Amino acid sequence: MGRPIQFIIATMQLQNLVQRFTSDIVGEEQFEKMLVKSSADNKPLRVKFGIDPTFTDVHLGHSVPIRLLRAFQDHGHLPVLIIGDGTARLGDPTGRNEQRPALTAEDVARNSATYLDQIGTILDLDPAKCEVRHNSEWFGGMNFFDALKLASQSTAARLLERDDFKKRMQQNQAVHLHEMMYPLMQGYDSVMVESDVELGGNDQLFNLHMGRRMQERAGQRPQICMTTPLLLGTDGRKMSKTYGNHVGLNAGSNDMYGKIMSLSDDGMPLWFQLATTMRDDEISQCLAGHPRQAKDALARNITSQIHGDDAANAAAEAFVQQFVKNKIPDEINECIVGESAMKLASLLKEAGLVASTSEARRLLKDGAVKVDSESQSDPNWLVELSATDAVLLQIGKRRMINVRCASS
RNA sequence: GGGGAGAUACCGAAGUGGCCAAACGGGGCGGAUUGUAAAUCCGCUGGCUCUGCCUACAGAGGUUCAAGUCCUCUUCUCCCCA
Repeated sequence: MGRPIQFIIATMQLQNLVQRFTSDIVGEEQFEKMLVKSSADNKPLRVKFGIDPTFTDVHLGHSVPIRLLRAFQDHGHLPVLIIGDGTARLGDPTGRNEQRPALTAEDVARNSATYLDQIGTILDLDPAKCEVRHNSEWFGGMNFFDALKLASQSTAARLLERDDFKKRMQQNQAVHLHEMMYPLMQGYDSVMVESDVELGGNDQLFNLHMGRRMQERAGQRPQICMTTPLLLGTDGRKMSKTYGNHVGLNAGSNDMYGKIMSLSDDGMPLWFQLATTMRDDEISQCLAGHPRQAKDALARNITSQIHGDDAANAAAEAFVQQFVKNKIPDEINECIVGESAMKLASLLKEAGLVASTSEARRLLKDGAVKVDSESQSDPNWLVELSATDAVLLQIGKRRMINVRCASS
C-alpha cells in the first residue's frame, strides 16, 4: 500500500521544522517509523512538553519548544502539556547553581492559572486538539513507599551524571537528595501519559532520557527525545527572569518590541531561527542588511505573532519616537498623590519611579531626573501639584509618569 | 559517630578589634557616545526627616570605650575518616 503524497509532503514539512528547532534528537531513526505508523493507524503521536509553574511569566525562551509543539499540533498530532504542579513543589534545580525554593501549594496554584493563558498565545488549547495534565494528579496521591519505589528506578551514580549535579559537586556545593528525585519525577510523567515524543530545552536532555528509560522499564515504547536550542536573553546570557533579560509572552506590545530591540546584534541569528515565522531565505536576507533594519524586522515579527500586526507596527513607531527621536511617548501612566506639594525626592518615591528616597537623591545627583522636561537636581525642591495639570516626572529614557494631586 | 573548613551586600569575593555602609570583579542603574544595541569612557549601587542619624557582615548571647573581626551556644553547608 503506497503512502499518499500529502502524507509525504506533510512529513517533510514537519521534519524540516523539527530540524530547525532541535539541537538533539534521541531515537531519530525510530521517529520516521513512528510517523508512518501513526499515519497508517490514524493515531496521532502523543507529544509531551512539561513546564513547571515556578514563576509567573512564561518567556520567549520557553516558547521555542512550545512552537515546535505547535508544529506537531498543526500536523495532526496531540500535544500533551504537563503543568508541573507536583514537580514545582520540589523546586526545579535545572540550570541553577542553587536549588529553587520549593513553592507552596498556593504559589503553584496561582502560577498555574496564568500559564495556560500565556501558552495559549502559541498553542491551540482546544481540548479536542490538546491534552493538558497536571502532574499532581499522580504525585499528589503518592505515599512514601510509592516514592521509594520511584527512587529504586535509578541509581545514585546515574543521577549524579547529570551535568548540573556534577558541576555543583565539583564546586563543593550542596546537592540535596530531593533534587535527585526531579529527573525521576519528570520521567514518571512520561510513563503516566505514555508519550511518544518529549520536547524540552537542551538543558533537559538528561531528564528526557530518564523518561525513555523509565518507559522501557514499564514496558512502554520509549519516547523520542527532542531538545531545542536555548534562546539566549537580550544580553547574550541564558534567558532568565532573574537576569532581567527575558521577554515575557505576557509583555505588552511596546515593551516586547522594545526589549527585542535591545538584543545584541550577535544574538540575532539565533532569534530569527528560533522565534520568528520567517523562512530561511527571508532570514538570510534580513541578516545581510543593516543590523538596525534586521532587528526591526525581528522585533516586528515576534511582536505581531503575539499581539497582531497593528500592535507591532504601532510599537515600532512608538519606539522610534521615544528612543530614536527622544520624544516623550504619547501615552504615559498617571498617578495621583494626596498632597498638593511635595519635596522632589519624596515625590519620585511616591510616584513609584524609585524604590527609596535615597535612590531618588542619587539619581538627582547624577542628573537623571527631569521635571516637565527640565533637568532638576535638588531633592528638597518643593514641587507644586495641581489637580488638573499633570507634572511630568522622568528618570532616564524609560521611567516616566504624570503626577497630579487629588482634587479636594 | 570522629576530625577539619566555612556562612560577608543582587552574585562572586576581600576584610582577623577602631580609619567598615564594608576593597575588588560581575550584574544593575544613570550620564556621555551610538544604528535600538554592543563596545568604550564617567558616576552611582542599605535606609531616613541626609554635611547628620538609623539598620546591617547566618541566628542568639557575651567580652571590650570600640566587633564583620575575639568568646559561647544554635542553625546551615562543604571536605576527610568511619
